[in-house]
Amino acid sequence: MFLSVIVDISNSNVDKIFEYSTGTHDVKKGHRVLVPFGNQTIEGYVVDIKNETEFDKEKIKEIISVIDDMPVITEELFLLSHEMRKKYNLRLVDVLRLFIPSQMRQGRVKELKKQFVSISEDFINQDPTQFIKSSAVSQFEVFSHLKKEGSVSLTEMNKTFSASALRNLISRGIVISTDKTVKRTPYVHRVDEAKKLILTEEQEEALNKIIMQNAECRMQNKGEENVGDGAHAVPNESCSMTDSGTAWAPSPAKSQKNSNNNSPHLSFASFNSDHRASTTFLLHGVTGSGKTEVYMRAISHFLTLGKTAIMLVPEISLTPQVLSNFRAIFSDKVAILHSGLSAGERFDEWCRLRDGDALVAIGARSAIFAPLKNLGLIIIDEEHDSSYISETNPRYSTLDVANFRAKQNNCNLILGSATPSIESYCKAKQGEFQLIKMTKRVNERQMPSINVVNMCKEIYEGNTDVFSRALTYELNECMKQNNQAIVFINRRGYSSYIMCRSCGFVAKCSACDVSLVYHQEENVLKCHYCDNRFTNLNKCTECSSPHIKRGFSGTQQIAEKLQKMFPEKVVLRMDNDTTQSKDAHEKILSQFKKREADIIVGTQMIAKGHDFPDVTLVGIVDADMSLHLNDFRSFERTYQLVTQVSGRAGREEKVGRVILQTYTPQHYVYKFALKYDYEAFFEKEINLREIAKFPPFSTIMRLLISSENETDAMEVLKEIFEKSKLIQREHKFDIVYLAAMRSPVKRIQNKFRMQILFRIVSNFDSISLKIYDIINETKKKGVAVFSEINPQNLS
DNA sequence: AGCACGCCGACT
DNA sequence: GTCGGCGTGCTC
Repeated sequence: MFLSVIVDISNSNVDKIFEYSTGTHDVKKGHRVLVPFGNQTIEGYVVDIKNETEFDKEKIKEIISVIDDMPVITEELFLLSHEMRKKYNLRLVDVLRLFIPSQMRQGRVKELKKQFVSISEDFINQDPTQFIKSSAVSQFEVFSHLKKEGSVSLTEMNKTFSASALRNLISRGIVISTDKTVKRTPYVHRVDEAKKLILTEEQEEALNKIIMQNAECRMQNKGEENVGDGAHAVPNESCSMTDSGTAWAPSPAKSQKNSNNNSPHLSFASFNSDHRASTTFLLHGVTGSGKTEVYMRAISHFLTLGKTAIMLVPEISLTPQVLSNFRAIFSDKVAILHSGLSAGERFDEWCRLRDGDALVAIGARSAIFAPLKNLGLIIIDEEHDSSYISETNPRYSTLDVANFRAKQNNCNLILGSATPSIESYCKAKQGEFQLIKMTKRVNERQMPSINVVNMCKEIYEGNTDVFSRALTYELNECMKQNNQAIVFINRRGYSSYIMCRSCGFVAKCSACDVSLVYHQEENVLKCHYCDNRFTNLNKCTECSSPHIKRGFSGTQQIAEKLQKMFPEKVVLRMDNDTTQSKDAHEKILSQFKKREADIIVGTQMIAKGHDFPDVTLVGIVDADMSLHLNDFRSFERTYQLVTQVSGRAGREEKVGRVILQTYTPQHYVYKFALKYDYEAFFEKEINLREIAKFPPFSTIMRLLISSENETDAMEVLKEIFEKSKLIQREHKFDIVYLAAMRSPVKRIQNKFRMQILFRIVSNFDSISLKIYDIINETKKKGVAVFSEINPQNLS
């Protein structure tokens, strides 16, 4: 038998199949194996098993050993890996690595074994006086305790009983010790009381739609489905993120010459069924409309059908909170997956999902790869959140992946948001997604009233402070009444830049083309792109003038000001700088929630889904911040941010207030945001997108070229651009925009950055493959080329 | 990723 | 003469 193996080395030179012979080893597809590779030994993924090989049999080596006791990659995930490779031009290893906890590689984690002791069967029903001397009191204690408890861990025993007595009993075979694997469970203490909530009419309706849809599907699929057979969820659906039906080409472009060896070992040819059993719902529910409750009920429903579920939340800070809600309902059937866990915890949670001990996976982006079989439901909460787009190494869109897995499993997908992305909402309007609306907050809470303050007018009338008179007044009132306030400023640090008043010099990072941000706490200038630190300037480095001007206020400065305004109140700060340590997110949030603080100042991370019942005031210091980024999504972002932050204020008896400070109060983003009129905002925005041919009316492809050597980067840029123009000539009507330029941030970490942008309105799949061919054949040492589809930020 | 192989400069 | 620079190519 021969094995097709992908070696665990992330390098395009070895991103192809190597073949080994099985020897006497018992190997299955999906196993990891240890193989000799050149003169080293490395781990590899078995992607196929076959009886014959095209490769020179003389040269084939035998695998050294099998790493896992069972396959770690399921058939479904293999299919997914090929789709992802094709769609995003990724290396197969990079994708496979997403599927298992990173610490599992190179044997860095294994199951935790603990010693347990129990009474031997031969002695359990005997009278202990037969074999324990009456003087050995501790031995009697140990015996009776074990008889009562059965099996107890050694560490537990040693806490209360004599170790020597136990040792004696073990040595005589009366007590036997065994190794048991114990699961390391993260946040064990986090379990909420199961609250039996009564659903609102809207929640009930939403839930019914989701469940009914499934019932209809089951009718259609009668006889085909294999519910309950969790052992293997056999994909039986037409499914493709791009175009399916074609055999997958092993490696784009360059490796064509090797294609005999790497011959297609998987084919999509057999998947041509035409019914759709998987439905995507867009749950558009205002902040506080109780989406989580709907999610939980829906998951419950699918669990009773013998299925499993994945629930994604945008950031780590949210998972513990969601987890405790879920534990209350699903107890130990829930597993959590995110980067904040320890290696052991992560591994164990992953194993529980793989082994079917846990049926619900909760986590951030990467939890979409949870090793669950027989998925019934995938939920993406806060669907619009940019963290669902991976912007490093294997770049992918979680929505694409979710879509694929949903189709594979005939499972439903719920996208939830109070402020859906324009793209998703458009699909819902066109009927591709089923739209479910929840327009009321639970308990009939009112949406907080938003008061837009014109900051130009403030300055005109003599107030140059960062806080408008309205915000100052409301803050005072709020504090006087002993309520809590949230102050939102989407800029961390103390001041955004420092500039010399005499000569206009602005301090910049030595490695990046960005201005430095002053951080008062450490009294340093920080680069927010590479984290380099520089000593603060007392005088200009250019002209020695001592007149240094500070730029816009950031979280540090705002927090400092508030502390001065309210010396007796507790002011917290939550931004990238205060949340570096492991559980910092949770700490700050729970401190605020428990009313140990009165004001919280933060960046967008405070806007995300947290529920603070005693907050009656939200101040948005500078709403325009995200409005003027030269990005087609900047209006959408601003609308989402304003709405999400505002949603944090107010509850039943206290009406929430939002003070929104802006220099462009007439902008339609604010006009619609203050009325909470998403629909109107969408109509306005979608028109602009259509006219300019931005997504969803096109797909943006961005090629990012970076190198420490500017000339090299420029050369590659030119070469790719010239070839791109040829493609554009071929696809006149498909490619509506093509341009090459320096990236807005010209240099990061000493690397010069340039980019090529495409806007493609049709035939994306075939064009992207042509673009990838160009990238893959245009190689130059020291120059990296990445491609991104609909990138979230264009810096 | 590693490592060998190979072809040019400066030294015991 | 040789030691060693890293450019190129290969690993089933």
